[in-house]
Amino acid sequence: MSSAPSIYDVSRLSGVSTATVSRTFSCPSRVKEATRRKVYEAAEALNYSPNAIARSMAIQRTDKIAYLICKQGATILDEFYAGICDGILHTVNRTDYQLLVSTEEDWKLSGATAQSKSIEGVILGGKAEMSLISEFRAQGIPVVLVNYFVPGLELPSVVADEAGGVRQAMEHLISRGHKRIAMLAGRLNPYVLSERYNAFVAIMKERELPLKPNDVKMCDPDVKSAEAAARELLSLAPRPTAVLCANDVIAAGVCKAAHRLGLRLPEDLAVVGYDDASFCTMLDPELTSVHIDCRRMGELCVERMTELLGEKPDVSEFTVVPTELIVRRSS
Amino acid sequence: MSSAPSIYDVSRLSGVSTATVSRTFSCPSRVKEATRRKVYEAAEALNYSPNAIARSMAIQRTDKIAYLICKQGATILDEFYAGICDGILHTVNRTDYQLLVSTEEDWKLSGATAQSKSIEGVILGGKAEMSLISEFRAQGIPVVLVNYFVPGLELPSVVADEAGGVRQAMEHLISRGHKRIAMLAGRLNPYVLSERYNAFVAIMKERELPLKPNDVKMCDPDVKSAEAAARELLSLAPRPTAVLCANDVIAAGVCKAAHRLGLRLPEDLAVVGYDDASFCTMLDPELTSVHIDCRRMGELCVERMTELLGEKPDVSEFTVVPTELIVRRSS
DNA sequence: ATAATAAATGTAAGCGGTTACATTTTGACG
DNA sequence: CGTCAAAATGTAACCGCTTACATTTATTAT
Repeated sequence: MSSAPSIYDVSRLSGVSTATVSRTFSCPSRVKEATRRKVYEAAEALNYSPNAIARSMAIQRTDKIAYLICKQGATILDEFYAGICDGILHTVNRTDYQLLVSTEEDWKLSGATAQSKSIEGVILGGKAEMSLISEFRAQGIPVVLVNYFVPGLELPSVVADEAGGVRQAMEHLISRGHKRIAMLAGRLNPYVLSERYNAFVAIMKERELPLKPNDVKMCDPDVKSAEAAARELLSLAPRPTAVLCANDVIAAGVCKAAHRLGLRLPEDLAVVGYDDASFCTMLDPELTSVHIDCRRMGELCVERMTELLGEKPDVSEFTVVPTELIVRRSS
Repeated sequence: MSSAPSIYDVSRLSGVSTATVSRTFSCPSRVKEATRRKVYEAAEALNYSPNAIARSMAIQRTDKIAYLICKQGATILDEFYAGICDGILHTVNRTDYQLLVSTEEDWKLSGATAQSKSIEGVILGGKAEMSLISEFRAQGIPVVLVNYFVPGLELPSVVADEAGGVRQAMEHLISRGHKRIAMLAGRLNPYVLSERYNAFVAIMKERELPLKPNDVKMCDPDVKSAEAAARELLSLAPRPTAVLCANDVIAAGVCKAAHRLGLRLPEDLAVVGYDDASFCTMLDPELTSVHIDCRRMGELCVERMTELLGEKPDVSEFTVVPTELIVRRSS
């Protein structure tokens, strides 16, 4: 198979210069209707399609951005960051942008740099290391954070309305008559954790509900740790009648612990998760959870990035995506 | 910020020709030790790193491959295909290859072609449409299938040992004394479904266990459908004592149905899932499932692809990844 | 009709590497 | 030393596209 046809072949066949062919494809309005048609015909006949590499070379831009998942041990398998990735991919796939996906860990291990990967902007998902952020900034590479925020850094961040989500969950529980509400917090990334935790405490205070130090427990975000922590939480006297969990995995742990202790959901204990992971509907009873539109977050990341990459002088620092409480059987 | 230093800058600073600089980076053994050192020094001083775009342009290769998820409505959020993606990414990120991720749907909608995206090879995950496969082949683009196989097409396929997995599950159930074993099959992709189904039937026959037509039911692969189908399965008389499910989501549906019917797991009913999704440990009781090493499958896809892209004349058609039964409380 | 202006097209020089081929340097050997 | 092959390096064309600038063609005003 001979090599692909170039702009030169089209030029010859259509009888116009290469410049005109180029214009026909990159800026059709600048060539006369009749000429344009001739070019299209020739291109069609030759099955020509512009060579993106050569184009990048000529215009000195790659339109390539990266999405790095910055979470200890997490990969694209992490449902939350995969959701964001989905949004990014979906948006990027319908533009001329290209996306490089990796993890912070792989990125550093492979010694990659924005330059070596021809990257023009980077979206960092989760708690990125400061050194990484600084490196990109030093190289003049625009950075967008998602699901994370660093005060004072003036970096655009796309985040979910954490406080709002907690409020929705709490109001739901309170409206169901719960007064002794505990929280099982996990070691999420510092920004997200503090938002959720602070909102919880603030609302308890605001509603003048009793909150003792032991009513909030911390655990690792895996089922085992959550289950163990939940056991302690549920052996408090008087026992909490509802538990707000920092995420769904933790909530699953609470459900298991409750089951072991012979507590019925939601009669004896109401459980609310956070993130609305896909497995919420697989649990029995199905888990009430705060839904986060990850895909939307991903889309917004790309929007912010294109703004940064475009002429827009400065981009708003915060982009907040609303949450929605999905009420199911567990509460 | 001025533009990045080019090979020309390094050439001047180090006092050698651009050709030598180029060789120093792409084939160090071809330049004398002393010269090499000079070049490295100059490069270091200028903070030079080769421009990948220009290189691609010159050598007429992009080293870029694509991974298309070919499953109705599925995205990178589908845990199984995300697992494969993880393996691919991991492998690709530590080579000079680049990866483009998309779905079959997005790919077609955006009118992308291998040429327009500068793709040199494509990995198709799941049941790809024949038209898509043909298109790539017509363009001389190497194709690797994963989790799918088309007889007679002579395309390298990376698949899990489905029959083996079913056997592991069945032997486990049989060793636990089960004789009335039902199967709840879902509309998976045709290759995978038939492998799992045929293996199930074969083993039942082989062990001379009773199998009536109604003992195998088909359902859509979502919890709701599975739960409904499971209800029917569990109302058969005599009732099956074990159910082999085509995947974990279906298994979750079975667990819910059993629970509603007041059946205890595993005493009254044993349930075995397939794929070993992350939520298996979140269910209560935890779900026994056939583990598939998706990441390994992804790695193997890249290996096959590099072989195809390299000189290797013909690549083995089948690459089979072993499965492992993870026994948990549900059986 | 003619000049002035706008629109369309053409010419050719890059973009930053690679590499065939030419030239110079090196080193082994008679 | 001189010869000659091998090794190292240099020269310059090329990869396929864009675009500044030059030139031609069309349009409008006078």
